[in-house]
Amino acid sequence: MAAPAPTNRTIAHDPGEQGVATRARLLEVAGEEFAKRGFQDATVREICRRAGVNIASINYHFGDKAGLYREVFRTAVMRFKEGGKLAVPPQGTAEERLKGFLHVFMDRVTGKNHPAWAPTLMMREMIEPTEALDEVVQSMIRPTFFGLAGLVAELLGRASDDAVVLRATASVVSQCLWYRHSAHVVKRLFEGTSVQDDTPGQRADHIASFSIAALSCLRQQDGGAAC
Amino acid sequence: MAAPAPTNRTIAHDPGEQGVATRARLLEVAGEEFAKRGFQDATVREICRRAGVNIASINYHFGDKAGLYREVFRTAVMRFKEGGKLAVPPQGTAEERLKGFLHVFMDRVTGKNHPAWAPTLMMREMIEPTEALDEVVQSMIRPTFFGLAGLVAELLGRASDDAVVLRATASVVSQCLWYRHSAHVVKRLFEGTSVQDDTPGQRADHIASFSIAALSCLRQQDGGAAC
DNA sequence: GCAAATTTCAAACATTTGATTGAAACGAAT
DNA sequence: ATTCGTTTCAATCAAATGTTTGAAATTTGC
Repeated sequence: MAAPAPTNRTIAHDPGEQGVATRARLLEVAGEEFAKRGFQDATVREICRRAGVNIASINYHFGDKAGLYREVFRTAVMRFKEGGKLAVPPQGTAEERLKGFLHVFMDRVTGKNHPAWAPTLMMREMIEPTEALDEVVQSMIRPTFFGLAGLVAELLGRASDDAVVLRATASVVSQCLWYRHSAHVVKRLFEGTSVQDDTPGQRADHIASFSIAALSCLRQQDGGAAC
Repeated sequence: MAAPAPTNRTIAHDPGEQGVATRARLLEVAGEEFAKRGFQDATVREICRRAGVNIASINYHFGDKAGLYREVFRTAVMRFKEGGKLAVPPQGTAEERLKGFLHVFMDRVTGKNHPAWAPTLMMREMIEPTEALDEVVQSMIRPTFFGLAGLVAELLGRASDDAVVLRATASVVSQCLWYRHSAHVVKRLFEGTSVQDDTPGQRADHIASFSIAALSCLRQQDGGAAC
């Protein structure tokens, strides 16, 4: 994905009302095309055809193709954020809060509060990171991860920067993310099995059980007890 | 990634000795380029330049660009398989066998027994699946997953097609795969933390502890005991 | 209604890309 | 040394691609 490289094109116009509508259509279609095909394979002609606008509109509104991509990405990140901060619930036992978090996280991972194409775009970014990934990690992933690490620390009775806490936090989030990243594999793997039609909620429930069991057991082992 | 679509080009030549060397160079370089840039963005000119061969060689040896891609993919899958079947060790307690499996799996996931570019190519395939993904799931992923499910079933005292077993197996493998799929995120996220320089072995050890704790605890809960 | 700003348009452009082609070079077998 | 098969070569081609440009159309503000 050679596109999101910096360009010398920095001028894009502030839109009037007509411009706003055109921009919105372009962003939505481009999001789909970039996600589906990747930056290089997605063409400005197809994007414009589908959006019903003239091909020069991309340069007029976004500077160039790369500018369009960057705006698409920014839009996706903003949408993620509009869902609100992905924080650990403030009320309840530690176990309840973990379960609550996992339900919200799983919903978020699965598709709530962002355009359908946004996760795929994120996955592409993870294969070929640009500076945009740094921004995403800093403003979204890190706060979420370390917020959860606080709760894991509580459950383990350790400091939240402890290596065991961080690894255990990774163990928790990875279970959720696998269903997103490996969705095509999961579909094929589970076809015809008893978990083929699992809902995000069912998965969240299981992950909560598995993780809470692990954490409480590890905590007891720390106290010298066999679990 | 529009490339791996079927083409009408089926003729490629069986190689003599010179051809074997040329093919090998092309496959290696193409693997890197396709992984790094994706099919569309990788160009036959750059691949040939780097391999030190004439541009017509691709059509001569592989039929066309798509044919080269398919052969690259086949090569990667073969290399994975040459590492031997990813099976649960036959000896030891169930816990020891799970730990042993996780170490081998983690090594495999992290980079042993295949070209450095192969996992990235797999990840691209997971974003835009082709028929090649079906083959990979069938011949590699499924046997590994359900082999592990047998061990998880043993640890849980349930049938190996039970929903809880399958979900728990997913919980185990996902912890390992996260480090591969989210490698760029993990690097950024853990920078400066106590787990920044974790080895695959350390991660496998933790995942084993976490998972064994979870499984034994879940088993006790099944028996009516609090864990 | 008018002038200025904004937006869109169609044609054109330069470059890139995968594929093709006839010939040359090379290797293998007799 | 010769013939045949294999492999590589350089030039060429057709199509696709992102970008540009001057003008026309539309919108906006007074």
